[in-house]
Amino acid sequence: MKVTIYDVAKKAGVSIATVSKVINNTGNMRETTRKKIIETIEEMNYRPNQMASALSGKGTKTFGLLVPDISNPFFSAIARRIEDCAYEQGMTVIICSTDENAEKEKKYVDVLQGKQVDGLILASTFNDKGVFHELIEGNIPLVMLAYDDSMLDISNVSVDDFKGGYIATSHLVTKGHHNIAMIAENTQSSRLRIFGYHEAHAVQDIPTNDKYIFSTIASIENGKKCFEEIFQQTDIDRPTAIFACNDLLAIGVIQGATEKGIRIPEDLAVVGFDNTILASTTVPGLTTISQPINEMGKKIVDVLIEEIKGKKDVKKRILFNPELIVRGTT
Amino acid sequence: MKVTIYDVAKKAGVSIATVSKVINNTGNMRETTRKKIIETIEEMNYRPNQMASALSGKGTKTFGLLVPDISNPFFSAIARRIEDCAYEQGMTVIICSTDENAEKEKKYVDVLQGKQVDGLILASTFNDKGVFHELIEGNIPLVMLAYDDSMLDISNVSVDDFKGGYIATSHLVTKGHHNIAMIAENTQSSRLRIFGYHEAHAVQDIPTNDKYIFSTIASIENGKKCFEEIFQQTDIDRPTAIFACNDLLAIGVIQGATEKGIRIPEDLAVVGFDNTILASTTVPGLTTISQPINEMGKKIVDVLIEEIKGKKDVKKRILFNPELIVRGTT
DNA sequence: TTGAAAGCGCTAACAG
DNA sequence: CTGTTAGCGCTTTCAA
Repeated sequence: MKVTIYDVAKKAGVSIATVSKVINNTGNMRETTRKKIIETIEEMNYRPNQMASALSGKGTKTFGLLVPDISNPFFSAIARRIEDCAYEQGMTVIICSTDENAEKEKKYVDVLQGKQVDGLILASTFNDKGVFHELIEGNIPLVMLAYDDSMLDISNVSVDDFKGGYIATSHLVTKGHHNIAMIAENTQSSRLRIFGYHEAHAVQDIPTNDKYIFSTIASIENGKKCFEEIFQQTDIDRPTAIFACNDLLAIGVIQGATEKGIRIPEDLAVVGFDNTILASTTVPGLTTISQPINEMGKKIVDVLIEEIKGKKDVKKRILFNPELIVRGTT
Repeated sequence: MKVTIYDVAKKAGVSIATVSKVINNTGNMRETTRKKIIETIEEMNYRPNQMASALSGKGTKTFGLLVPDISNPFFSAIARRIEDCAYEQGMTVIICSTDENAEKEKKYVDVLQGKQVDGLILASTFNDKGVFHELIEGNIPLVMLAYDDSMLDISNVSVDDFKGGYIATSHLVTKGHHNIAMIAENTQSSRLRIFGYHEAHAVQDIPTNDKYIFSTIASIENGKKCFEEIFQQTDIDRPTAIFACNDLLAIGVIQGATEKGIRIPEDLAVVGFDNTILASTTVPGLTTISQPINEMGKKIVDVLIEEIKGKKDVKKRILFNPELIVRGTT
C-alpha cells in the first residue's frame, strides 16, 4: 500500500497536521520534531499525493500547453523552453497537439479543465471563439502564444507578425523581386504577416495581387503541393520569389523547386519564418525570420504565473521583435 | 464558484450518487432521471473534478513521458505519436525533458509519482539504476523506450539497435570503407549499436580499433565538435566514413566537414540514425537508419495500458526492425 | 431505482 | 508547539 501522511505521522509519533506543516514549510515547531519528521519521510520514502493536496485547495502545479503539432520544430523548441521555465517553478506541462482542429481543441480544453490545470497556454488557432469565452468565464488563467487579437481580453505573447511579414517581403523587394508569392496559413499570425507583405509592397509603390497569396496547413508536404500549384497558375506571372509563413512550408517549396530543376536562389528566391533548426540544415541555408524563442518562452510562463497569482486585470500584450536571418535562398 | 456534483444533484433533484452513476455510466436507473441529469449537466456546464475522482480510486488518466529532449526531432516525433494514441484512450501526457541528467531524471520521476500518473514511459537513460528499483518497488506501470536491458524486469519497446548498428556499418563496409569512425552516446542503445558496428567489421574480417569510437551528447553542435576532434587525431588513420548514432550528430558532422571543404560523400561518407525530418532536408540527403516511429509509439502505449490493467507478470520486450534509408551522403 | 454515508489523502483553521 | 477536525469533490458499498 502507498504510504500516506497518516503512516508518517504515526511512525514519527506526531499528528498529521504537524507532518503537513513540514511538508509545506509552514508554521513553527521544535527543531527536533521537524528533524524527526523529515527523517521519517525519507525512511518511508513518502511522497505527498498531489491529488489530495490539489483537492484541498492548493493548485495542481501543472500547465496545459496547446500547440498545433508538437512534432513541428518550432513548437517543440518553444515547448522545451516553456517546460524548462515551468520546471524552475516546480510546475509540469501537459502538451496537447490539436492539428488546429476545432474538435480536438475543444476536447483538450475540457479535459485540461477537468484536470484542474493551474493555467493554460494556447498556441492553437481556435477559429471557434466560443472556447475562449468559456475559458474566460471559467476564470482560468491563460495566455496566448502567437495570437494577438486585440478583440480578446487575453494576455498574449507573440512576435510582431506584421513586422515579420514586412521585413521578409522588403528583403525580397530590395533584391528586385516584384512578383512575390506568399504561402500563408489560416491563422491570425498569418493574417498579420500578410498585412506586412502588402505594406512592404505599398511603401515601394509596387502593386499586389491577391492571386499571389495561397493558403494551406503547415507541413513540408503541403509546401511542396502549394509550390506545384503556384507554378501551374496561368492567370498570373510566374513569381520570382516565395515568402512562406513558416520554415516547413518553405522547405516544401525548396524541395518542389529542386525536383523541377528550378535553381534556388537564381530562378526562385525563398524566405521562411521561425528560424527553426531546419533552416540551418538545408543547403542552401534558408533565409528566414527568427523569433526569439527563448525570450518568448520565458515571458509566457512569467505572464501565466502572474495571471495565476491573481493580477487578473492587467492583461498583457507583449510583442517581440522578429529578425531577418539571411542565408542562401535569397 | 466552480460547479460541483452537489450543485448538479440539487438542481436535478437527485442525490450525488445518482449523478455519479450517470457520469461513470454505471448502475441502472430510470431513463427519465438519467436524461434529466444529463440535461442539468449540460445546462450548468458541469465538468467533474478529476482530482477528486483520482483521489477516490480512479486513475488520473495521465502518463508521464521522460525524454532526453523534446526539441530533438526524433523525440518530438515519437512524443506526437504517443500523445495521439493516449488521446484515443482518453489519456493525457506530461512531457519531461531530462537532458539525460540524473538529477532531473530523479526529480521528474518523483514529481510524476506525486502526481499519481497512471503510467510512465521512460526514454531517458537513467545511468543511476536506483530510480528503476524505486519505481519497480512502487509498482508503477512503466515501459521503457529504446532501452532494452535484459537485466531489468521492465517492459520495453525499441528498435533492434544491434541490427541497426550492423546494417549501417555493413553499408559503409560494402562501399569499401575500412576506416569507419563512430560517434556514439553514453546510452544503452548506443552500446548496442557499437556492438553492431563491431560485428559488421568482424564478418568481413576487418579489424576495429576503439580509437575510432567517440562519445558525446546528441546535438548538432556536438556533432560538429566531435568531427573536428576526429580529424585532429594523429594516432589513427583518418576515417573515410563516419557512422553517427543519430541524425543530429550526423548533421553536425556534415556541417563540420563542409566548413573544412571536405566533400560528402566523395571524401567522407556519413550515416545517421533515426531518419528524422532533418535527414530528408539536408543536401545531400542523409543516409540513415529509420525506426518505425508510428508502430513503436502505438506499441508503447498499448503495452503501458496492459501494464496498467494489471498484467504485471508478463513483462514484454518488443524489438522493431530498423531499416537502411540510402540517400546522398554515402 | 435511488440515496446515505464512509472514505480517498491532504490543508488549514482553531483549540489547547 | 502540537493536535483535532471540518472540509475539498467524487466513488462506492450498502440499505431502503
